[in-house]
Amino acid sequence: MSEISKAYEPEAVENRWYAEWLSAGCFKAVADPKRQPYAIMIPPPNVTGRLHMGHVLDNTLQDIFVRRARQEGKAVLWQPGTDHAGIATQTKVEKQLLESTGQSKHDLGREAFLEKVWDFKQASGGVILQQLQKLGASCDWDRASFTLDEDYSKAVLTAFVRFYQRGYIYRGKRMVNWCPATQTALSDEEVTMRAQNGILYKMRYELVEPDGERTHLEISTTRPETLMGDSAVAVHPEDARYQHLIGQTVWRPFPREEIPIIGDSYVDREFGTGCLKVTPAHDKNDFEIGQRHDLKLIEVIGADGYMNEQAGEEFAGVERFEARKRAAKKLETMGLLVAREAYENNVGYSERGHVPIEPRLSEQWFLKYPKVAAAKRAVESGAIRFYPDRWKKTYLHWLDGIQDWCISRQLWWGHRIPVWYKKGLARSELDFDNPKHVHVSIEGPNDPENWEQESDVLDTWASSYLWPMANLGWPHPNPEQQKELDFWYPTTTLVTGFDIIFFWVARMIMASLELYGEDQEVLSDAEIAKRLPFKNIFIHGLIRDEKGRKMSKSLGNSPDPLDLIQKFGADGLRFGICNIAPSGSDILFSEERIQIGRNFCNKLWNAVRFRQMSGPMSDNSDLASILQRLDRTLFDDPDHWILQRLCDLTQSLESGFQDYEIAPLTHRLYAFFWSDFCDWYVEASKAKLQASEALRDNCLAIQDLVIRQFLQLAHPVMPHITEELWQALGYAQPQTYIHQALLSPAQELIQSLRPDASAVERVAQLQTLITQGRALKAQYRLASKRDVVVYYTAEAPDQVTLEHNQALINRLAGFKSCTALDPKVASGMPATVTPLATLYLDLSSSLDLAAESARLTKDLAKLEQQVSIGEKKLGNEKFMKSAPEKVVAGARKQLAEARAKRDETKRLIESFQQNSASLKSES
RNA sequence: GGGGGCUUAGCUCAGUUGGUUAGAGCGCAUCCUUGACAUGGAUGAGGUCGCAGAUUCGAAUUCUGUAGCUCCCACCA
Repeated sequence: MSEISKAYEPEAVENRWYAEWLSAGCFKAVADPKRQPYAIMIPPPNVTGRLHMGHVLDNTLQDIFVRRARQEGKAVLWQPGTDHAGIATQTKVEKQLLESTGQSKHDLGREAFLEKVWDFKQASGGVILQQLQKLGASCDWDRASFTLDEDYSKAVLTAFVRFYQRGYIYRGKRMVNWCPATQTALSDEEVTMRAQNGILYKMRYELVEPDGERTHLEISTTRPETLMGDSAVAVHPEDARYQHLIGQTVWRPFPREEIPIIGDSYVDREFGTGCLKVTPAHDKNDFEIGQRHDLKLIEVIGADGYMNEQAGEEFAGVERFEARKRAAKKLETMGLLVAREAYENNVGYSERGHVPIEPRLSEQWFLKYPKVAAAKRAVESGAIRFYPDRWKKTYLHWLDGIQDWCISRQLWWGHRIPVWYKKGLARSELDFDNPKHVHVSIEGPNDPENWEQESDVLDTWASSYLWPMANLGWPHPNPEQQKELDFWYPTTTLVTGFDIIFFWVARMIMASLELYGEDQEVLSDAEIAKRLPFKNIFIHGLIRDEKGRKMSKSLGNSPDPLDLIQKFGADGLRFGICNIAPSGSDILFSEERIQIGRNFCNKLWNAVRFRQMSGPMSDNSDLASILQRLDRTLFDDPDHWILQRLCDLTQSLESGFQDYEIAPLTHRLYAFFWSDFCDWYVEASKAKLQASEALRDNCLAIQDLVIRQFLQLAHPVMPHITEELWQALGYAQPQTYIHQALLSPAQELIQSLRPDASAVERVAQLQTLITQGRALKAQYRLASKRDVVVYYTAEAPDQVTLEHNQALINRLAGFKSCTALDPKVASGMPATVTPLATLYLDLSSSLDLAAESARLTKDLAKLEQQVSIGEKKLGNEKFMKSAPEKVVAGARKQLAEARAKRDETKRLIESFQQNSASLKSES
């Protein structure tokens, strides 16, 4: 703050301090057993990704938590890192390769292609971590880890092998979600259902043996292109209409073949005609029916989404949606198509490939989830807590119905599954229980030349589910890592969006419970508590645009956070995004809504600038020296009041952090600093600053104290500007930074400041009086005049208060003078009734008495209503009996005030009417 | 079909265990460039808290019913 600029310019300040923090090693995590541990593992962003608004929110929140923890003297670890993001990264590189050289990955071969991916990772990887630094994230960057790092990979393979050995992982031929675009299997979680406007085709399958009048069965389908794979028609076994046909056959139109009519209770009699075509190779439910009835599996769609030879010559090589049209057309020409009806149904889409998935039978690796019961128990018992609490239901509900997880991906970029097959044996001949056939280990077989490794890699989530423990050295920690594991594990808090509770959060919990520690079937609560990956889960909402739409590149509604940092400063952006983040629901983003952050920084900057201009700086080097500069005997009412407010703020932030109630955080900081401190206290100070030196110094000491505490409280949200001002005002000890100064707890602060409650009460009354005084002026277009003459009438004790605060009132309300006046003389002046006094505005010029009287009459009606409500309440015996004393006292006070105001207003109206009458008679 | 969540000022949202006259920011209107800040100051307009019942001395807050919106899970061709 060497040059005093009028507006805060964040860029230089932020870059300078961030660089200095880094070089001073401020974010280094040190496991210090004398301190309380605090650890957060960053949800690893995609290594080749770019920062988006979701990251900004997620990481700002984490940074707030860890910075606050440092101020509380805890030993903090914020572990950064990135995720290899299998499908996303691989497809990106494939696309680039195709565009630049026209080659596919198969042209290059596995090894050469992977080299390309590593090159890409090297080139673009880590950019996102640099972007996080721009945001001010205080991670221990030296620890940055990557899910494909050597050690991390070892952990991933160890997990696989242990799960395999314990019987949780198996290989099986199953119906899986197949993405024809990326040509890999996906887990159920990677498939999103989307409503589609499709067509329901009604068609007929001719009976081979006509049944009296009946010559055919009518069947509805949305997918006529699969009919070539039909191997039966199913009806409900108890359906009287068709029961007797079970066992007979119908003609599949093409390729023309007799297929059986079977009875299966899966069929819904109510739906359509109650007949279902069964395509076991291309539908999950049909597959199960096929299993039950030993039906033929006829695959007609290939892995690439194109029809194969089985579909018949006419269709082979045709893309699946084109084939749909052609199949319908063909049915039509054959006279078998009864109708096309518009139909809305849900279709599963590949999250990554953005195309409809194809249910497809294939050999895959599956994980039977371990420790499901313990994972539920952990959350039910409160060993792990969700904030907000309601997400625990979502979590528990998901665990109730989970099915085995398909963990293999037909990709190259990822952890290759550590399974080797003996060469020379056909896959179908393999006996997985025979170690001579199948080898499973981390290191691989001793005679690799005789083995062939599984070509699939693991789902990315089947590596990131070890994130907290693997980053700290699991499974084979060295002594240093062991110390850290003992200290920081389980980690304190996980901060993430609700969209990955299933993908990541739940899987981390289950994996940790199974793997962290010895193999154990059933876990005690104590054992659960030791194994958990984290104790608290803070769930925040997703960022959407101002219309509530998801942010996406194609919509162009996803702003670049770096542009926003440029515009508003990192601190401004952080403050702004927190300020609009409600607790746990979606966040509607717009630039307009985060301007508040930049404005607030500017306000803070200028308030401090004003402090520097107001008088000499004194010893600010620690709280004790500022306290020494205070002279309680010189305290006036606003002094007590602002100190009380400061204690209140400190207290409310304490409980906010305690309960993870961080949504109100920015509101509290903002209201305190802007309204209480700047609008009232600093304005009130201005008179004192020009009074005696003693008064001035005392006032400056209070300002220094308030600003100091405020900077500390605001620091987690706005780290850079608070550091800048902290140093500028001399709060820092040499070579130290703001986060190293311990935060004074509210209790301590209250004890050393002892704000006077009656003074606090008086200030509240004065504020009302001043506000009403200003309003009175505004009514007569005198708002900005500062030389208005005002009189007051008040009860004796209130009069004392008014006299004491004369200068304050005049300055804040813009009065030239405000003096006591005989009520009789005052009559005829416009007035306003406040709890402390009635104010009269001296208008030397003419005045619209009728208008004034009308205004007061409106007030009177309101007051009458208040009085009657109060009287009714206090006259109610039951209320007097059952309401707490505090509430009754409050009601009494309120009624008394309302009565007084009412009577005063009545009196004023009468005097106006008299005056107006006398004026009329004069004229 | 199952389970969440939401409905309060023009907009986005607060409103802690029921208890003084329901708040904030933005927007809007009027006034003000006074020696921290126009990224500012002052004042004001604007709400029967989705609807209907119930409990209570007292309900935005609790309960029941109901309407609308929204998200997640499952999914019938």
